[in-house]
Amino acid sequence: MSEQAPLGHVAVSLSPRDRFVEYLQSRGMRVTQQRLALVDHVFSRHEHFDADQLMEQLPASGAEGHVSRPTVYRTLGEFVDAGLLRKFILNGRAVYEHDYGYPQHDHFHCTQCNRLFEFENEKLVELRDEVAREHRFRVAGHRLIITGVCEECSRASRRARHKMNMI
Amino acid sequence: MSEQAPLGHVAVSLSPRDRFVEYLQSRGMRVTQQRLALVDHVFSRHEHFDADQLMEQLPASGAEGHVSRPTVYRTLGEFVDAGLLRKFILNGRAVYEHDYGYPQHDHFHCTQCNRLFEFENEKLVELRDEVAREHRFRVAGHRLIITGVCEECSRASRRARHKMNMI
DNA sequence: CTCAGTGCAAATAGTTTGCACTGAC
DNA sequence: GTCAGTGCAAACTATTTGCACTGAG
Repeated sequence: MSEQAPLGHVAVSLSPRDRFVEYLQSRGMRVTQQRLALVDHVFSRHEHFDADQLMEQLPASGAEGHVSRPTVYRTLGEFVDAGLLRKFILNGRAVYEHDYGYPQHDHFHCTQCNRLFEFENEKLVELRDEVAREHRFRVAGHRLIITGVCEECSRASRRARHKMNMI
Repeated sequence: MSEQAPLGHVAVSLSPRDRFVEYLQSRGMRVTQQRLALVDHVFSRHEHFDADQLMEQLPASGAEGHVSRPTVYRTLGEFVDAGLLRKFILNGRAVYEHDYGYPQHDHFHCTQCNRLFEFENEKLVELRDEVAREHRFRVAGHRLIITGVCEECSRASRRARHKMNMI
């Protein structure tokens, strides 16, 4: 299993930037330098990130392309509304990942190394819809996080136990 | 579908209170009035609740059985460690529910009325384990929340649309 | 009698907001 | 030119912590 394993991507007609511009214009919102800088930056790399990590990666205060913290938060919310990003909470902080042009998937969360791993499973969605139908619940989406220990950490701790003669 | 639908319960040999006392003693932690008051209160009703709701339900400051806010937070954490409660985050705040003596289940979250509904599905756990096995991930547990609109809200909005002639 | 647990007040952390300025339209 | 968006500083909210006191063992 590899972290952030590429899952391929869904064919989309517009780049995230163009999609976002379209979204802004359709709502009479303005296409600002900050919004463009953020959409470009966020979609230049496919990783999970939180607001702090994003701030660190951005050009320093005063430099071209810098964006203030409040604007980062406001814009991340806009990305979520626009369907560009998915947000979820991990250890009490908001974590974001690409949604637009990216297939529906779920996550393993390794409690040892705290990394997130993506996986896709068709049957899961079918089962979800079946269960929802039985309960007459109209599904909009779902959030599944499987917690446990990833292969790597699993091996590491087995090795450690062996080395220490603890079995 | 009914909110907080009782799912029956798993046979357990000890009451939550006794289970908690056992947990405390096995770790050399003290059995205090506050901890007993909280375990009794929390397991006297089967509902989802957050720290604020719990504080409100507790006897007022000065009265018998009152517990301060920091202690409530500390003790809720102990309940989770002891396996008595499950904690999860909803709209940025911690929500708790009974875990001890209660079957594994998942949730529907209605985004309209903000209520939580429980459901049980055997096949879901099987599928989870199967997927984890494929990815060599050692499962400790999972968290699944299906978001959407519950039957009641669904009907209410259909009625409203009809009434307003908006199709 | 000792030290873990408690309550208080204050700190913390992530996020949000009010407001005056700026730049997109 | 107008008003939505921005940056700053300050507010906010849920939760956590330092510390002196209290009570469980």
